[in-house]
Amino acid sequence: MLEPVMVHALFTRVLIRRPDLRRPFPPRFGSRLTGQTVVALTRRAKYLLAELSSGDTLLVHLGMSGWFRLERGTDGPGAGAPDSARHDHVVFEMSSGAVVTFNDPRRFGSMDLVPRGQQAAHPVLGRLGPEPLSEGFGAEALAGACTGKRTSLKAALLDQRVVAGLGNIYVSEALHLAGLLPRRPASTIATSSGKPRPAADRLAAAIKRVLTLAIDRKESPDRVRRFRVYDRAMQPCRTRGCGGTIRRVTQAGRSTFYCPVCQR
DNA sequence: ATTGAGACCTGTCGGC
DNA sequence: TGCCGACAGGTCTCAA
Repeated sequence: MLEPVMVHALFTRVLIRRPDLRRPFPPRFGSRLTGQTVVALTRRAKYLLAELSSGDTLLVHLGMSGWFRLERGTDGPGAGAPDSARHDHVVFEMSSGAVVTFNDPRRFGSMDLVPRGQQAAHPVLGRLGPEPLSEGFGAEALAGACTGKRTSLKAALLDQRVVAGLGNIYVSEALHLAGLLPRRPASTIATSSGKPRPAADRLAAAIKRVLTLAIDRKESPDRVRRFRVYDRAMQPCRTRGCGGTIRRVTQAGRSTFYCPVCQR
């Protein structure tokens, strides 16, 4: 949706309506964007990347509540709900005539500018693990990343260096589909005698399946969320013939949901 | 170095 | 009806 109005267009004006989001904006943020053409728009993990003609890359994280609103010039800001304009933090006016507004009530989002050629050195970007739906991610990569890890499977999957892009909800979902307990040490699925264990196979496959389903669902007309375990404490497990009851525990300050019967 | 807990922020929800 | 505290999420910082 942003691609048609941003790629090959340039920033004619950038309005920054507060000093920061989750973090301060980079120095001279607006002036470094203004006049630059967007060469390409891509995604890496939970980040949106806009490659600029200057060689810099605009890095955007939507956090929890961030989103872009697209308007076609003329109709001024805040058209519609006057209430939400309160959280319009950044406005991009593009040469295509589009006005792209970043709105984020909780301000967990962030924006940064990565200089030309510095991506690999970026403290976050440079250390991200493989994309879960890519060829580069599978049982082998997962088992390898878990080797020697003393932490839990839950924490390991949440670690963006192990696999990039999983959040709290889909970690619970994937572990349930794979039949693995969240508290189980990550090292128990690690590579053993040169080969990944069966558990790593199941978990890698489960991650791919859960994400694919989530994407399909987002694109389908009925947007019914139907989680396997997330937010289903005290409700029956949906695994065929299981009969277990979903439990909720806290790990690393985050809720984890699992079935004590079919997850080992 | 690795790991875990706390902080950040605000809309929503349950309880009184 | 209205108020208030608890809670949710993804990093990042700090400390063990």
